[in-house]
Amino acid sequence: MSRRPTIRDVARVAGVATVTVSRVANDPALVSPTTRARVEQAMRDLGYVANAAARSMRTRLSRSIGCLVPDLVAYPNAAIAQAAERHLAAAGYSLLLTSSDYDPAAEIRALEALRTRQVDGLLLYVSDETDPALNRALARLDMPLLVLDRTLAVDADVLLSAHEPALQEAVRHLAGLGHRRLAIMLSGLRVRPVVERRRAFLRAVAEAGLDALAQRVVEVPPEDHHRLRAAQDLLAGPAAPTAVLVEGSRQVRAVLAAARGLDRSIPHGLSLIALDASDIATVTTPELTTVTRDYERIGRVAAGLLLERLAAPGAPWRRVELESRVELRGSCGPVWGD
Amino acid sequence: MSRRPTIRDVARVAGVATVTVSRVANDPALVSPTTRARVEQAMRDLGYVANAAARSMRTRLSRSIGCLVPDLVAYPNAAIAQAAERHLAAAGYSLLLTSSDYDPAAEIRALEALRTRQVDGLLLYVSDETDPALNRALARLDMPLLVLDRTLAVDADVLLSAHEPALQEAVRHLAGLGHRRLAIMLSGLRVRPVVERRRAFLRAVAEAGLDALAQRVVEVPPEDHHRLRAAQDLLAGPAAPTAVLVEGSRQVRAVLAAARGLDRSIPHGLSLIALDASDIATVTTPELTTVTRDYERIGRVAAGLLLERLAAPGAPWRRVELESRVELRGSCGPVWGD
DNA sequence: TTGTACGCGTTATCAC
DNA sequence: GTGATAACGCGTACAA
Repeated sequence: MSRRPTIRDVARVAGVATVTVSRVANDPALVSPTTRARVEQAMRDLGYVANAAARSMRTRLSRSIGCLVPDLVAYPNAAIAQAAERHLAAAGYSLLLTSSDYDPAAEIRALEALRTRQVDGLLLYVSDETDPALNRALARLDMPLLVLDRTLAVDADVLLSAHEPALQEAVRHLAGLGHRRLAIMLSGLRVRPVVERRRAFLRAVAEAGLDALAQRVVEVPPEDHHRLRAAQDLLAGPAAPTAVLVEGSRQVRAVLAAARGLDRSIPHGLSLIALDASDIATVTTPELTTVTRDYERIGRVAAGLLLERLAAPGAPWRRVELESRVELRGSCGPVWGD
Repeated sequence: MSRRPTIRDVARVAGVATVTVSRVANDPALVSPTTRARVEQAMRDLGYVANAAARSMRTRLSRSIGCLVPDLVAYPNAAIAQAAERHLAAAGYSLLLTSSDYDPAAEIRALEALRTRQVDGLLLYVSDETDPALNRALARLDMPLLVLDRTLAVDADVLLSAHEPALQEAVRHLAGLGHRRLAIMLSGLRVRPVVERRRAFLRAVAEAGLDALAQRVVEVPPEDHHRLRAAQDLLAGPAAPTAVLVEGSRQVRAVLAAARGLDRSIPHGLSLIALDASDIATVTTPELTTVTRDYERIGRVAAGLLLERLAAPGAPWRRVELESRVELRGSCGPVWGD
């Protein structure tokens, strides 16, 4: 593996100055067609590619974006990250992707690494809004940030999902089917979607005139053995809810397993609405009514907002909200007996 | 946003030469404890982080790895990429992730971008082994490559999955249940897993003594509207297979939908084995018998092999094979009537 | 143990 | 339209 050809090698072969080669690469209009052709030929002959490190040193721009997600395997995160990557790549940016496994300490380490790497901006999907050390690290950051569906005390553009309207619609749907005892199972993460959904649920059950004492909010730690146990605890007993809203396909799996174990068939013995679980919604029997979002669009818009910010650093902060929607399928039915 | 502090700023504040700061960052043992403490204090005070571009320019090493996957949303790919990222991050490497949407032209563009960015190595999961332009681009690459389950004519370390034994076991399982007409639905991609699985299937049905003319191999283009149609075509008619092996959870979805439409219940009217579809295997009714792999391990081992290669550029090429296994669940049953 | 001097490959600036 | 020159921030050879 010999040394890569540099801009100087190209210049020598083409019989021009290095600056001319640079211009051919960056602003071809400034170079006459004939010399441009000569330079391009030399580039091809040598297999020249510019050295991004040197370029970045000169311009103080790396043309790369860092992205921090808690878990790439979760379908919504993967879809968002992939869409963002596509959009950024089309604009000439590379994506440095890190996944933290829901560990704020890992996120702090990742932020450090991304800072070292001089990323031009950050797509931030942090796993804990309340972690003090993480918040301190974020405050020190001093680069364009795009915050994804989180409530953070930083100056940044923010892309949110509107969780309340669709959740309210979902609760009304269940109330309309006669359900009087509802529950919502949320991840135990301290992040905006959980906060919003909890509040929306409580508001919606109140508006539907349901007895507040009969409604339950359960928060489940992300470890798998907690999931099943929490689902079993919730669904057992005479005062168990007749309908549940469940966040995330991992927890939905646990609820399906618990319902099977307790002989509560869906939808006759239990109505189920899945939040953000479209990866499995059409493959269960019955299929799952869900509250879902256009993840591909979220990724695209997030990347677009960040790119706009890079182009206009002084513009006022933006706060964009994208809708959620209810998709009716077969997992909800009228309440039985009681 | 003012200029980031440089090594010189730190040196000035600490009252030492820049080279001493550099040593504190890279080889602290070379510096006396007292000056080291002074330098570290100055680093903290200024919020100094090294500039990776400048470092990379000096050392010709970027401490970053490129990764090329066809589709991040597919569960196996996401799991592999995430595991690789974790492993690389622990070793101080960042991951530049690109997803190509199964488009070799996009992969060529991504390779160009990653070359410009001076990645130290590449995790290669290409979408078409036979594309001439892509093969030419790969041949020009001249950096450590780790090839994931592909047959490519490049000098590189290779991490493969053993597809044949588990597929053979799966076919024997079906034959043992009395099935005499089998089919395998594969993606239309020109990649090693498809080649291996096709061959393994044909060999296994021959060994099981099944009539070769009654066995079918179907290759489905990746577009969703083809998937359902292909499944319907396969499952309709009197000579339709009584058992199918189906690659990938997207195609499994299509087969489930087609089977429902044709009133072929699983497993009584159709036995089904899913290849690489563990994301939905335990959520269907009945649950799916699968041929699966340890994706997390694949990502970890791939990253490890690449790191070893970076540490020992002259070592002989390695070719590692990881097992697949059959997981028996409820989607296969004895053949009915006939 | 610490410091001086230089160059990595590129682009900005200014001159022609 | 083209070129000469300096500078970006860091690590390394060598010197003290």
